[in-house]
Amino acid sequence: MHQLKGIKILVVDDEPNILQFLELGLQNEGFDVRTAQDGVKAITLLKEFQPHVVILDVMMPGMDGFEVCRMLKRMENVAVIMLTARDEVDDRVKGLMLGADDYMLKPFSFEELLARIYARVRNQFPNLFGEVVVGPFQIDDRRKEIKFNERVLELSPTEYELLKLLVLNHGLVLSKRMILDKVWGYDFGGEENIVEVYIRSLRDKLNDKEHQIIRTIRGSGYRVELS
Amino acid sequence: MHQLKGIKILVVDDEPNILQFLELGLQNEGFDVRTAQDGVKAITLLKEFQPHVVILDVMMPGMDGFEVCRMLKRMENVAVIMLTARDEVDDRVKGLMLGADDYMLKPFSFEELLARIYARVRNQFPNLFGEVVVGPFQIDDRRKEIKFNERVLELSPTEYELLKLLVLNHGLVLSKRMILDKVWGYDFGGEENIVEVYIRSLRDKLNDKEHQIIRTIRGSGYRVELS
DNA sequence: CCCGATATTCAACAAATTTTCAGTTTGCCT
DNA sequence: AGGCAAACTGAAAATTTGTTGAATATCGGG
Repeated sequence: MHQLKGIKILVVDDEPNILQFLELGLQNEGFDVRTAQDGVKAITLLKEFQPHVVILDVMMPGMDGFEVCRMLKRMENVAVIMLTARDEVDDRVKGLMLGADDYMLKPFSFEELLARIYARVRNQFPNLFGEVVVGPFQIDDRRKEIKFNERVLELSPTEYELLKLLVLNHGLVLSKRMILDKVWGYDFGGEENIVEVYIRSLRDKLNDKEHQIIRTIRGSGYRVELS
Repeated sequence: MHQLKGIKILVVDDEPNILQFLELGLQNEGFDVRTAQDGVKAITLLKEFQPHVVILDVMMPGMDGFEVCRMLKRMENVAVIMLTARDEVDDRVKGLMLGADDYMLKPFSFEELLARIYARVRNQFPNLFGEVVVGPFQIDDRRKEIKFNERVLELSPTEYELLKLLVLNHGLVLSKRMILDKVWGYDFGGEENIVEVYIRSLRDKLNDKEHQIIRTIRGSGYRVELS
């Protein structure tokens, strides 16, 4: 009878015990949880599952936590919380922890972990707690809906992601390259033209014939302008 | 006093003394109590008896409490309260306890146990104290029944769980993956297609030809819309 | 052990979305 | 003004995703 929160958490640890314990606890708390036993699996799941938070053990065989953390942060916008045993903390480990958004020493209380997760999510994904209002736009990520002037826009998944990106970064010029990386993923093989195509369809749906809302900055990219 | 009719408790402990003591005490309190001496028996009874709360000793010969807890949580929606002797509490045990919904150190007072049971039941089965009404839906978990516009729907067990999940989380988009985890269990081996198949049968039974009640959010999942 | 109900799989189909492409327009520079 | 690269556009092609009907498997009660 758990109330879901729409927050996705990926737990990465090589110890099955801890993995399972965290999975059950967090699931019970209403999170959407997925687990991975090693770094490679974690990277795969990251793309597929798109978690908001990754909980990562520093000490793992093969690729260590630091390596994984570096890749995670490069690939997606995600909060990383690192775990390590208290007696493993030497200078090297301290260094590794710095790439993460937060870290905890084992053993820790479950409540503390929850507190940190919420802190991170609030910080990094404010739109997961109700809708974000930006000028005439209202973004509700839990409903996967964007309203423009009170009307719900009918958007395809890609259109949704693109408009969200543009609106949340209104005022900034976003290059086609950056848009491609953020919306299509850094490993997308196609041409930048696809961004233009999608921008057009967004303009259509926003009735933005004069390109007043989504402006073209020739040679640089696009920028949304709030009225 | 409390309306305890219908609250079923399973007590699992290898010590006959404690078992009997708890059985009598809880029965006297008005609960429907069943007991098991070991993990295997507990698992069997779980399916047959379908308790709301399981009280579980951590230290048991054979399958330990953690193992049992894991299986219980995987199989049914049930609150687990773990018991352990105060001097058995080392870090390992602490970890294990966290998979449970609550835990208590022995010796404990009977009143304390009762308090925790009530807390858990209220938390996890709010509809044991009257049905939950969400828009045109009425969910009665005791009867495993859902009414839609005053009419009882004829649902199979899986349909019931799925509709309950969707309705209780109306407004949120639930991904097929998450639905699979919550309704079929995280270890379900099959394809996501089965979710689609069940969604269809729910839409049939709700007469939701236009998919207005259970909406498809292409690429993301499903969402129920209350009218 | 058989029966009916339920659960699961499968493949064909439908529909929406994504991607590509080529021709056109636009803005900018000299 | 002319050249040129960048941006825009419409539409076809390719791909992905969801829907559906039906076949098959599995479960639980009698």
